[in-house]
Amino acid sequence: MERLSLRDAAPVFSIGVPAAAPYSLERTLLSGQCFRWTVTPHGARGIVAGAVALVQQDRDRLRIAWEGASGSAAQLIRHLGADQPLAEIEAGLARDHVMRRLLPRTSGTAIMRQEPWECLVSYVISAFNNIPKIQMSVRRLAHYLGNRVPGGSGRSVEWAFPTPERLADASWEALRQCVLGYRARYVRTLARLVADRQVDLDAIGRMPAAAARAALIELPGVGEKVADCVLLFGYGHHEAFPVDVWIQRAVERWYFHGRARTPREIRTWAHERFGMLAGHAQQHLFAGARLAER
DNA sequence: CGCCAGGACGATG
DNA sequence: CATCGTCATGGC
Repeated sequence: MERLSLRDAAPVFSIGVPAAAPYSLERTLLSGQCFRWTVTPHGARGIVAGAVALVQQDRDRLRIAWEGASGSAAQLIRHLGADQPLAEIEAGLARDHVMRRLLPRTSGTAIMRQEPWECLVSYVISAFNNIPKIQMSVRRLAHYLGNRVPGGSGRSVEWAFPTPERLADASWEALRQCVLGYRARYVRTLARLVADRQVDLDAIGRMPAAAARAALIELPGVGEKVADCVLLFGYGHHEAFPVDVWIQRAVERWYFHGRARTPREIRTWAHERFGMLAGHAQQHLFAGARLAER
């Protein structure tokens, strides 16, 4: 009984850490860049550095509660992109007429700084897939192959993302239950490369963007688009501009009068037009394209 | 029940 | 280098 009451006890939130306006926790987490956070009326719930974090936002503050082991607030803020000067960034973007039109509905969306390994595997899984199923696969990977996070209260998120070692040794049957489809081969090969230290994700993180991009593209299941996602969401290279079908359609429609452009043309164009803000521009275009679809 | 999906990959022009 | 067919599987 006592254990139960502890489990069900209301989470104790910190007083709050500042999140500079116009940061929006909800828009950031629902923008499609992460696959394992859950947003509920009570707040957001996710795992950062092996600990379960509950986060609420009221106005310009983020209130944080940890379940079980407590992590670092600074690390969480960085993970959530709440340390970015969004006012300045969006002011820069607003010089663009399309951005001006999108921002009223997308303002506050920051770029997360996810853990590279989970980010890499997630986006390898994303190829030729749909978002609900990507979420399912990533969550099942954690559920079936990840270590249980100490102190989890028995809700949806309480397993850490599996380590490369664990994924490298996973049986085909375990991987099959994660409905990876033909991508299972990529994921396991990737896991073996990292586990065997033939690939060093930390070292890639210390490279300049162009070199890191080239190193990522060498990996199985990683093309230009996935590499750009990992650069942007995992390594903090905010000039990266992943071009998926949504971005391609949006850019062709809103900037090129509906004329066809190749993904590579669009990427070059975005770098010239938005420079170091390209990644942020991509977030608003992606959100705008999906909002327009409903 | 068919269509489709945050692309990557290998094979052809 | 541009184009094209293929790919596992579950949402919708």
